[in-house]
Amino acid sequence: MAQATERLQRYLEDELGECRNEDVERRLDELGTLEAALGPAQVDAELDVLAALANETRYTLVRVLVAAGEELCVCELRAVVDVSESGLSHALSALVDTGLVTGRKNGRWKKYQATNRAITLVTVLEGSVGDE
Amino acid sequence: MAQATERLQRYLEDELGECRNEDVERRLDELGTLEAALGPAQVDAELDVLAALANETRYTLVRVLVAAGEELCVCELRAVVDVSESGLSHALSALVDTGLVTGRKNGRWKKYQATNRAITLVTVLEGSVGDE
DNA sequence: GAGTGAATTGAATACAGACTCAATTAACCG
DNA sequence: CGGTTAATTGAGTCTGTATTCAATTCACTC
Repeated sequence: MAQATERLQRYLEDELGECRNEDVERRLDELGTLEAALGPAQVDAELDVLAALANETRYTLVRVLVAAGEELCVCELRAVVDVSESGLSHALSALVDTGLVTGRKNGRWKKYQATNRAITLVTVLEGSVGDE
Repeated sequence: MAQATERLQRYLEDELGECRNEDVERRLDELGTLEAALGPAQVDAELDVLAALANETRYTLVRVLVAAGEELCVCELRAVVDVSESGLSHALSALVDTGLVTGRKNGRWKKYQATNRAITLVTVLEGSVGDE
């Protein structure tokens, strides 16, 4: 880390013309503030959601459920992804854990539905990715 | 897959009261349409973006760059993440590849800046995750 | 209650990717 | 130019995770 702050000092010298130790301190502080703006718990939660979506099987399930706009049975979802019954169940479980879908048992069938969180994220992703 | 369509048939029988082979066919078609609504290339691009964000190092970099609202030098970013110089470079490279940041060389320093795509996604994520 | 089908759980495996080390490129300075 | 510093690239390693198989739970039906 000593190496790193020396480089930062040289950089600030280049930028500001001159640079005292306290200038380096101040810049490190500012950077720390940017990084800590959100609580660590919030960031962890966001990373969990991203990790849940960043998988072809799970993202396909979420997209289909959002597009359907209604709850779908596990046996229907089986038709849209190419994994085993067990793999499908694991995937849905991860999505429930991250609040992207909800599950409801109906007799011996189980139905899943996209949450508002999923709808928002999929909509924004579709809008934001692809247009240069 | 034969197993799976049999189950779907039984499910549709339960739901509709009766169910002929063509009802199963139709439902499979509808599900296929939902899944294929976006082109596969678009979906792949979205998954690439999600994969790029779903990592503590890279997500931290993006969040800091978005919060900063201006370009930051690699030597400054070095202070906010806990990886080697090389790891930082790999991370930034992945973010450039997915259009989340842009890089600009300035003398012997290199500066990175968040793109609109990154701003949108981080903003929505912060707003959508955490509020129950 | 025994049998059947829907779905989940846990353990084991196999694959992807995050990180580091070493070497390299590129820009500046004397 | 030779030396120094900033940053990147590529290869290798090691951890984490996606998937499957086998066993289990739960809910109906006869």
